Amino acid sequence: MYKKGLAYKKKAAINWCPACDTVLANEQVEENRCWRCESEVVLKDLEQWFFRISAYADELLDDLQILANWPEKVKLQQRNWIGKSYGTEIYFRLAKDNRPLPIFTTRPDTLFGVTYVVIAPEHPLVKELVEGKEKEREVKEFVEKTLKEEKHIRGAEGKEGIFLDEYALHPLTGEKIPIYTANFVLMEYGTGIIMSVPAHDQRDYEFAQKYNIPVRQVISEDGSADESLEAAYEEEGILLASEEFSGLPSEDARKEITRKLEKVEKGRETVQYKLRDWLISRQRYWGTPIPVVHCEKCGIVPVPEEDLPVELPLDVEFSGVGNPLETSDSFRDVSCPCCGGNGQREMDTMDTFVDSSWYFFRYCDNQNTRAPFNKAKVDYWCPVDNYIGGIEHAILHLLYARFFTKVLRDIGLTEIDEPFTHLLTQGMVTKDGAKMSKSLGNTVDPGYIIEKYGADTARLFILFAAPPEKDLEWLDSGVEGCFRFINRFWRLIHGNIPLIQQSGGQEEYGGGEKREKELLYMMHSTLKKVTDNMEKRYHFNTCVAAIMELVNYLGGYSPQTDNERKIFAKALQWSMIMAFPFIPHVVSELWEKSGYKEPLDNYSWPEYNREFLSMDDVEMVVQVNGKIRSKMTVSRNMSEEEVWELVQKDEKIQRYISGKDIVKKIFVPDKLVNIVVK
RNA sequence: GCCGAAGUGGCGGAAUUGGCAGACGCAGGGGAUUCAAAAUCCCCCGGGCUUUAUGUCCCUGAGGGUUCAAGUCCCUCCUUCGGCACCA
Repeated sequence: MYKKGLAYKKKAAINWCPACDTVLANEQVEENRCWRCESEVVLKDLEQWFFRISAYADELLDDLQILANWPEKVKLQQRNWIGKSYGTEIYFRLAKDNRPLPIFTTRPDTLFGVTYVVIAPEHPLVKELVEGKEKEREVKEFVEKTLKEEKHIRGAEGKEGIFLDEYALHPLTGEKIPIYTANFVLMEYGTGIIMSVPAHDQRDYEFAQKYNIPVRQVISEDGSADESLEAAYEEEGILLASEEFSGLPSEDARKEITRKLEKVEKGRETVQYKLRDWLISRQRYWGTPIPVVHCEKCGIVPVPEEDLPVELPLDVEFSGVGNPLETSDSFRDVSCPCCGGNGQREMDTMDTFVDSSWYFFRYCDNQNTRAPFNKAKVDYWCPVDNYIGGIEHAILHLLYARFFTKVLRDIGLTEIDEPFTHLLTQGMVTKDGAKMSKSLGNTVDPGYIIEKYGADTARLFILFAAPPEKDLEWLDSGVEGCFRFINRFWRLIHGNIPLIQQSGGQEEYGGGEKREKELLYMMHSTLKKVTDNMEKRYHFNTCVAAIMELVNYLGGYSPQTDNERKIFAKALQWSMIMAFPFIPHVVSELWEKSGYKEPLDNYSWPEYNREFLSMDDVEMVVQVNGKIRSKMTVSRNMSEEEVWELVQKDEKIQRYISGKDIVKKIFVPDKLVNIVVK
C-alpha cells in the first residue's frame, strides 16, 4: 500500500482519546466520544499514518448497488458517510494581489447573491491576511478561542466571526466582497473557504443578520423579488438579478453558470466527499507494527517484504503510561534496510480494524508462512457467503473491509470485488435498556437457564424469541414453554421408538385415504416452511413454530394401517432432522435411541415433494362485498363455474344476495370468492 | 433540522405475491387426573352488542385515499428507535 501511495504519513489535527492514550479515526468517534471507552475526544496536531481510503470513495459508493443482499440501512449509512456531492469550484480572487481564493459550492446558481466570503479559522490564509495589521491580535484570539472549542460544540451557541479588513473579487461581476473568518466554516471540507449567500442559505443568513451584512435575493419561486426575507429561501426556483442568467430555473442556471466559469477559467465542475482518509496509527502495544524504518539519510524506508511480518517484541514494560513499544530497545534500534546505517523502527502500531479488514481471507489459508494467503484458495472460498455482525460496524469494519478487498484486488492478490455477499445485521439484545455486547459485557448470562433446563432449552428459547435482525429486550418468560416443548418432543419420539425401528424409514403413499394425505401434507409443508425460513430468511423463530405445530399434530395422531405407520415413522424421523439445529443434544440422543447407526450430523437434509404440499380439499372463503359470510370445503382446482354453483346453494350466502343485483364476481382459485352486490 | 426504519392482543411475535388478522409460544381463566401436589392432558382466551349463535358490528399508532378486497400500496399526521448533524 505504501508503494501504491495508499499509505502515507502526514501532520494533521486528529482525534485523541486521553483515556486510551491513542489517536482515533473519524469513524471511531461518536458524538465526540471514543467508541471504546466513551471518553471525550480532544484534537491534537500530530504526525500520523493514514490509508488513502478516499481514493476508493467512488468505487465504494458505486459498488453498494451490487450488494443486493445487504440491508438498505447499512448501505444508506455508508452512502451518507462517503457523502459524495456534485458542485462547482469557483475561483474568487484576493482584491489586493489577485491571488486565487477557491471555494466549493453545490449551488452555483446563487453566485450572484454572494455578499461575503468566509475562510475557516484554522486556514493559514487567515493568519497571513492579518499579519502586521491592527486586527492581528483580535483575530488571533478569536481563532485560538474557536479552535479550543470541541469540534461538535463549536458555534453551537451561535455563529461568530470577524471581518478581516480584506476583500475578494467576484469572479463574474468583479465586485469587491468582504472576507470574514467564522466558527461555522470547516477547514476539512471543500477548500476551507466558502462563498456566503445569506438569501439562500440559512447559516449564511443567520451570520449576516448578526453582523449586518446585506442579503441579496437571486432566486424565488416565480422569479420576482420578495419584499422581505424572514429566512433563507433554500429551495430551487427561478433566478433574478443575475445578469444574463436571470429567468433560468436553478437546475439550468447551475449548468450555465458553471459553463461560463469554465470558459473564463474561473471555476470548474467538481465533486466533494465527506469521507476522510483512514487514520491508522495507534499508540498501543496490541496492534500490528507499521513495517517501516526511519533513517536519517534515507527517510522513511519500508521493511523488505521477505522480512515481513514485523512481530511485536516481548521485552516491553507495561507501565500503563505511554506507548509500551518505546520501552523495547531491541525493537526500536535497527539498521536501515536501504543504507545499513542507524535507523529507528516506527513506534506506532496499526488500528486493529486493519486486521479485521482481511482476516476472512487469511482464514482460507492460515498456515501460510510465505504470503498473507494463497490467491487460488481465497478465490475459491471467498467472497464470504453470509456475514453476520452488528449494525454498529456499518461505517467501521464493514467499510474498511470493503476498502481492503478492493486494494488487495488491485495489488493482484485476489480477484474479489466485494468481501461479503450477504449481510445479516443481528439486532441488539438489551436488558433493562442496557446494551449487551462483547466489549461492554454481557448483562445477561444464559448460564442459569442452562443450569436449570439444559443448553438445548436455552438455545431454543433464544432462537424462538424473535428473528435475528430484530432488537430484543431480554425477558425470561417463555423459557418454561420451550422446556415443555422439548419434553413433549422427547415423549413423542421415545414412545414410538419400536415403530421407527420397524418401519425401515421408508415413506410410501398408497391409497387415497384422507388421514394419510393429511399426514403427508403436514410433514411436507412443515419441511418446506422450515427449509425456506432457515435458508432464505434466517427466521428461526418461525421454523421453531412450524416444528412445534408438526409435533403437536403428530402427538395427536395414531396410525391405523401399515402404510400409515410407515409414513408416521418417516414424519417422526423428519421432525428429528428439522429439530436438530435447534435442540441438538436432545435430538442426537433420540436419534441414537431410535437405532440409527449414522450420526445425524452426516445425514442430509430431506427434500419435500411438491405433490404433497396441497391437500385434495381446500377451504374456500366466500365473501359478499368484501366481508366473509361463509366458508366451504371444495375439492382442489375446482373451476369457477362449479364453485359458483355451490355458492348459490349456500343458505347464508343466499341471505345476503337474494333480491340484489350482482355487480361483479371475483374468483381466486382454491382460495376465495367475492360477490359484489348492490 | 435532515435521512432512514418501525408501530399488530396483557406479553414475545406470525401473516413470504394485496386474498380468512392474531400462527406458534408466554401469561391468565376453567376443567380432568391425584388423598394432595408436581408433571401431564382437555377447553376458553382482541373488543363491543344482543335474542348466546352456523348471530352481528368494530379492530393491525391516528386520519384520509386507491381496490371487489389493505397489517401489506399511496398521501397527511403522531409516537418510538437508529444514523447524520453547521459538509457550503
